[in-house]
Amino acid sequence: MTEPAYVAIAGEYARRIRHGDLPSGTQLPSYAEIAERHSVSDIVVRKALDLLQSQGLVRAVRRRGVFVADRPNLIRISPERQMETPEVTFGTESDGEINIDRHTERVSATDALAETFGLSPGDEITHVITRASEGRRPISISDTYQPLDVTGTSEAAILEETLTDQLPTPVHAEWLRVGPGDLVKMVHQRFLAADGRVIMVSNVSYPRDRYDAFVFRMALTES
Amino acid sequence: MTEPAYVAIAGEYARRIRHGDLPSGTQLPSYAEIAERHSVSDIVVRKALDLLQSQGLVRAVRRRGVFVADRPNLIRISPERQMETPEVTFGTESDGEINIDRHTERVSATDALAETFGLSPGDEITHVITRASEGRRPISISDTYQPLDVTGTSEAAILEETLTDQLPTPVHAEWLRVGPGDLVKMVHQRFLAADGRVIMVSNVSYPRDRYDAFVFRMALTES
DNA sequence: AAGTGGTCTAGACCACGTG
DNA sequence: ACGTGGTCTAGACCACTTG
Repeated sequence: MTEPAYVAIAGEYARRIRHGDLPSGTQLPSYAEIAERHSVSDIVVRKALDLLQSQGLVRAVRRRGVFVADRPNLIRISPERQMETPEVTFGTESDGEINIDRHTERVSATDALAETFGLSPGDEITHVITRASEGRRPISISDTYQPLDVTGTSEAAILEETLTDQLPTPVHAEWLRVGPGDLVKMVHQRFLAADGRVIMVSNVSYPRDRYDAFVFRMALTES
Repeated sequence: MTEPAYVAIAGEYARRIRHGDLPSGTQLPSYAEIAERHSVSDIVVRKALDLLQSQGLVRAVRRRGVFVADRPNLIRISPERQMETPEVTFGTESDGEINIDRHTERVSATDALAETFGLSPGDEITHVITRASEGRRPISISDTYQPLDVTGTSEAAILEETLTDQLPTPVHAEWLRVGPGDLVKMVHQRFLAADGRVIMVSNVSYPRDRYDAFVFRMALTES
């Protein structure tokens, strides 16, 4: 009934990080050193630090060490924010220069996309790839799909956002420069018209070491 | 530069699950069997399935096996939904009988809570613990804190929600019956008055096997 | 009794960054 | 040259569920 060693170790570091005892950027001892200090094998330490990584508290850098993460969060103002251009969205949350690259093409709809839009498989749709970076650091990459007869989201009445951790697509993984086996934060958006039709879907990937948590800020309506 | 074995195995199962090839509830082969099938050690298989678990695609049950997760999602309608009572919120998303248990007490504010509310450490505040279950299955547990001179959220003008994966507090872990080392989904809410004062904060924990993804659905305002 | 997932050990090699 | 994190192997014991 007692706590496994890796949970105890993870809990100890989690507490020290949240208490501010270990500030952002601090390097943790190496796996070998923590292992020796707690008299466990290094596998146990790895499992403990994996737990901290999946909470976004630390960040392991290959051949350098494990560091306490800085946690800028991602502020999403709903729903107004969703209609902004990426330039505006990122411009307000960063002081570095933001670079946005867009690439538009026509593709054949996959079965899933065709069903989403009420089209036939193979019908052509618009595919926009948007890459955002701050300086040389990638921030996000998104795939946006839309029927040819719709442009933008001006017809949209409802937005659904689903937040998940996912294995990135190869294209997303390459742009975000995440290692194999690293998960990314994915925001899946569906824009619906007033009649219920889906007029646009978008998958936006973010590296987890930049945005470990998502913050939704919303104005409350009078009841 | 080639993909590690555990990523390849995780990717294969992720694809088959998402394609519907492996429907919800399907039992996966045991670690030993997958290991043999892919000619790797069982540690590699564990790492692969850990990856799937952190994506919410599968759920390992001690001494039974690993199963494809059913993914009911949690629909949160923002912002209207936030003002509903838990009875209404859960009642609409389930057909089982929902049980809500509330416990109210006065406690001394910790340093962090005192600072949040603009009080002095040790000042008394209201603490409400809310436990929700469906039948005998726990759904959520929350800690809500509020200054004594405020009741409810009628003064609230803005709501901020932060979504994270966290190691649960011991009380939350016990109620949700999650094992040691299991993370929970935590929604941290801050209700702000029009003048910027924080009038209520709440930490709500959910087991990850019930809600692997969060869906925010919002009406778009005319621009 | 057999099989399951959970935990843990004690080794090993690799690629790469730092001193 | 050394230390780092990343990957992988081949064992082991435990507590429990299932047939």
